Amino acid sequence: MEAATVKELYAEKEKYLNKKILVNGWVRTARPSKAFGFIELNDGSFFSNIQVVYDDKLENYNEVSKLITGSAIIVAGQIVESPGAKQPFELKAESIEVQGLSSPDYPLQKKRHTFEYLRTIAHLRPRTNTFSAVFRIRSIAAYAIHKFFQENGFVHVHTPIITGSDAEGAGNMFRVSILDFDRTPHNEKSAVDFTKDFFGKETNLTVSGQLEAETYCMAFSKVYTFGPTFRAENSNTPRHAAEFWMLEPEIAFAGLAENMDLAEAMLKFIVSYVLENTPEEMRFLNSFVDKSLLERLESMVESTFGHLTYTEAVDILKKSGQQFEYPVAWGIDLQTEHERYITEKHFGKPVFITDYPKEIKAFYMRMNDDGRTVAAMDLLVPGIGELVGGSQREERLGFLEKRMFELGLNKEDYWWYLDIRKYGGVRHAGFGLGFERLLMYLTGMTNIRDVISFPRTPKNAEF
RNA sequence: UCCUCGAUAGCUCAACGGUAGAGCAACCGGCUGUUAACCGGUAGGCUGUAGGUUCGAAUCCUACUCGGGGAGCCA
Repeated sequence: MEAATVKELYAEKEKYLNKKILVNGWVRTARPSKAFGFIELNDGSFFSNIQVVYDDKLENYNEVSKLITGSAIIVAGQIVESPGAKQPFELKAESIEVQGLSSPDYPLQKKRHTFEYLRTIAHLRPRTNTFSAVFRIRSIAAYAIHKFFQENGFVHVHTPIITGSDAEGAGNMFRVSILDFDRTPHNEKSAVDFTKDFFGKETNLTVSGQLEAETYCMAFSKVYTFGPTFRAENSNTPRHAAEFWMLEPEIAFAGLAENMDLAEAMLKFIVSYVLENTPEEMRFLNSFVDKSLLERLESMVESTFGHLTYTEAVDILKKSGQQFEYPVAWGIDLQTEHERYITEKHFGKPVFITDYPKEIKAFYMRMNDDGRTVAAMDLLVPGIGELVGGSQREERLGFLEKRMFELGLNKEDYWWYLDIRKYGGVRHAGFGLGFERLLMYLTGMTNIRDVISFPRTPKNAEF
């Protein structure tokens, strides 16, 4: 007998109707009665379940009617039209083989659980509707990212996870070491002697692949890196994790305008691709997680992103008549409340803010002609805040060295980064996108711990 | 890290300082088309941890741990 996935059954109902097939899956719910029963079966291929109908003609009817949620079974039977209103067809079982019994203490029940509870059983939560939807969308969105860049001539660079440069000060880092913590070797200055460590120097988990990606950009013109990133910040918020995935494209012979166009085109592509390829998941999330999700995503694809400079943003905020907790003045970093006002209240759509004061931005951003702002851009989106942060990079060796000196960075530590300015350096730009932030935007989930399979946050590394 | 709220049965929640309860899940039974099925029954607890106040603490106080929300840092 031919096996079919639930996805295939829904995709080609006519082909399978009245045919005999095998379906594997896990019991989502069971509704037994005296001489017959129903099982909602999910095989993971598709968001929806298939309803299995069985009766006491089954050899192992007693065993089947006692099946507990979570059990794994193989059903052989016929696909028939369903008299029930909630499904177009159902599987009339001729035999049900029990592959793996569940247990009475199975933690997932036939009711809604809180996301907080489901986090404590992160190994089981992908079996729930919400997490099934979220993690299939995560997979599809990652694919959409690769598809977009590959089809636009970008080269995917795998930048290192263990890094020897304490790059760009993008937050505290996780040290990578094989030294014995109880007996660390010390040098003559009684500091820890990292020459005795595995790499012969201090190494850490990467906080960004950008600097390495820039070097490949100077060879391939258009590159992107997409992988795990680590920040040892004691951030206890629904938007931060210690381990998260970041996408960082980098384009040569291009400036800030091309950079923003790229970000806008990429985001619209990803959103469209997800809407097109996960309609069942999106419908579910729209009804149970965020009722404005579909409307927001669809209008984002249709919209033209707004553009304004930091200076203009400060003006808008000052003239807004709003009472902000943090008063607005040129030179301050925009606070969450400011960003939300701009993107949600003033524009009501995604908006790029450009040309920030150099003091609040990183050393590698290109100095503007005014000498006080840099060619940076942040993309703010309603509901999430900052989704993308990027800049045109400082390609002029003299400017870059001067800026590093002002910030007390050691030139020798960045010799290879400076080299690419020396040998055919050219204007280039790029941005970073927190993949989980994007997923929160795509799914309506409001906690980053619920869009990454096994979240790593302060005091939490279970699983 | 700061502010704030919370922690009671497997889950979701009740309980005036005076014997700890319900719904769901589990288990047992009933039910011939269910849709988080339905109906009846059984069992299930050192009230997050450690102290304190009190004749008496789930309830009041302190500390800690963990979790939610907000802020900072940031993606």
